[in-house]
Amino acid sequence: MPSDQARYYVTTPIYYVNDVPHIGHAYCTLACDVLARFMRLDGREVRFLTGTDEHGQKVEKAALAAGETPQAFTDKVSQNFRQMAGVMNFSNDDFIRTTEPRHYKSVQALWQRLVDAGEIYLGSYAGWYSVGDEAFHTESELTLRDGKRYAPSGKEVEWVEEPSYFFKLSEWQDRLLAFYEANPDFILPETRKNEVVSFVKGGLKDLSVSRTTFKWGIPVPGDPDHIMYVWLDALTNYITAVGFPDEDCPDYRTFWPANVHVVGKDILRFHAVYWPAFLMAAGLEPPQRVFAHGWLLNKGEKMSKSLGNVVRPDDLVERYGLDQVRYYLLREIPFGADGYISHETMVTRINSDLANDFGNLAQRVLSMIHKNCAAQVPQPGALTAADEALLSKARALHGSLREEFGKQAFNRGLEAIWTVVGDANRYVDEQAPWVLRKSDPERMQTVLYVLAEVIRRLAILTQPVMPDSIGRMLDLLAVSEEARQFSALETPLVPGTALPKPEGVFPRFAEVEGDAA
RNA sequence: CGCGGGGUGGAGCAGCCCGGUAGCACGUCAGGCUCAUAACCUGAAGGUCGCAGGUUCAAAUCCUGCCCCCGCAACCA
Repeated sequence: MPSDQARYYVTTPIYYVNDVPHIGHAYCTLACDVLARFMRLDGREVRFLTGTDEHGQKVEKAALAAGETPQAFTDKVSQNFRQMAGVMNFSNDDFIRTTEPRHYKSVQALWQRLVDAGEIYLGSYAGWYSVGDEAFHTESELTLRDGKRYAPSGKEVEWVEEPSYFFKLSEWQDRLLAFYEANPDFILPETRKNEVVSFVKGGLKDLSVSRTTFKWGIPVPGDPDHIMYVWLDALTNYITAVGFPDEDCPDYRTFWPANVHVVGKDILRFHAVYWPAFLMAAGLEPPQRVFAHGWLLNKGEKMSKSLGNVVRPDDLVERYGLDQVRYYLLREIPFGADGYISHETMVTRINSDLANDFGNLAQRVLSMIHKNCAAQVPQPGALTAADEALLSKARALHGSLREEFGKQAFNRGLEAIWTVVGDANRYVDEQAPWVLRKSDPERMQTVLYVLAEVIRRLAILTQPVMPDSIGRMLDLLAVSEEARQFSALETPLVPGTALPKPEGVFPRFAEVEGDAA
């Protein structure tokens, strides 16, 4: 499907600006960050977008409650999400806000395209509306008590009828199904795809795409009493950021359609049904993929404000370390599935995978080189079958990672890397360079060279997940900045290159008294 | 008949779509090594793969029925 392998456009959802950033937001953006970093290192031109969704009645109310204008309010709170990007070391190229002029222009242009195409009509929306919930409810959801109707939340509903513009979603059912059929990887993981397909097969109703009950949003062109439906507004951010409505601009031509929209499973329907329908109706290309990830469960419970068990990214980073958290989240949980996070599993990953396996591998090898090879990259002799076997496993990783990361299977990719880490540790024991030091120093040099090479490759490929720590590991191998691109994987270490004194990159996590929780 | 996810050695998972020696890592026990971050390597114990039927030469894997757990109001990735 992708006609060019040279570019990569990845997006996070735009986060609702009212929310306090929590680990779930960070998790989603982290996945995108790793994809972006991986693709950049792999030589592709990357655009990585995140941002905030700032319109809607709730924001309007929150601003009012804070005694501020909605604009001033969102200017302030959108900073929370920018700060999260800093804390988590995210490498987004752009940060879009739906209140920006470029976005107004884009959304109104998209609307006009839909109107011109005859996809939008004016009708009226009627139903039971709960002011407290800000939502319409179907008759079947309501309970009747004392002659009054109540929403599932217990709030009273009233019959509301208002004019509204509608998008002819009902006419897109067959074309959407045909699109899913023709693009089997459009929705991942597969179980989510099945859900969406069965939803669409169940029939689609026209979608109300404007509201007249509040003002904080993007007005409908030519009918400013109507504010656009927040999802039409929000989804459009993905094309705004690459220059829409100027379809001829370099950004748009290069980056649209996006390679992947990463979203939470709760908003999959908007991205996998409404969004491609809007785009196709406007004569634009739909994105290539929507990937729905799962929830992080705090010790088995859903995180929520009301339960008070929301985990803040800053807290985790402070306690365990940034790269440790980045690694843990992507290694521990298959992306796409719900997963538990806990102190115990975090410590296990940090100590077993990072400190004992990878960190210690680097440390034991680099220490031997430092002490026995005059702190220089050793000079290899002829390679044995065992040497070649290990090296070829390391060489195969680039391809494996392209495949696994290409389908957002981060845990699989990391698993593949750690398999080679294990192979390398076994190789150290089998070759016993500490014995060779006395019996066959030249062979020892070869063994240590092979190991240094393998570590170099492992490190280069692990950069997207743990940029800082792995950067330090590459410093220890004296690998220059340019030589950290994947294109330099086949450029081996140069014997005789001076190496700095090694120091541990991944410290063990020491349990502090009373800190277990 | 509401929907979805799940039940695999001690906690956690993979395998199930494309049936054919039950795998991973953690923990435990024993041994080895001593280069290294009390790390590394080897071996062992430990599972009737929720239950009951069915299909098959063969089922964790396909089919049927049943049991149990979790989520499905809202904030929210």
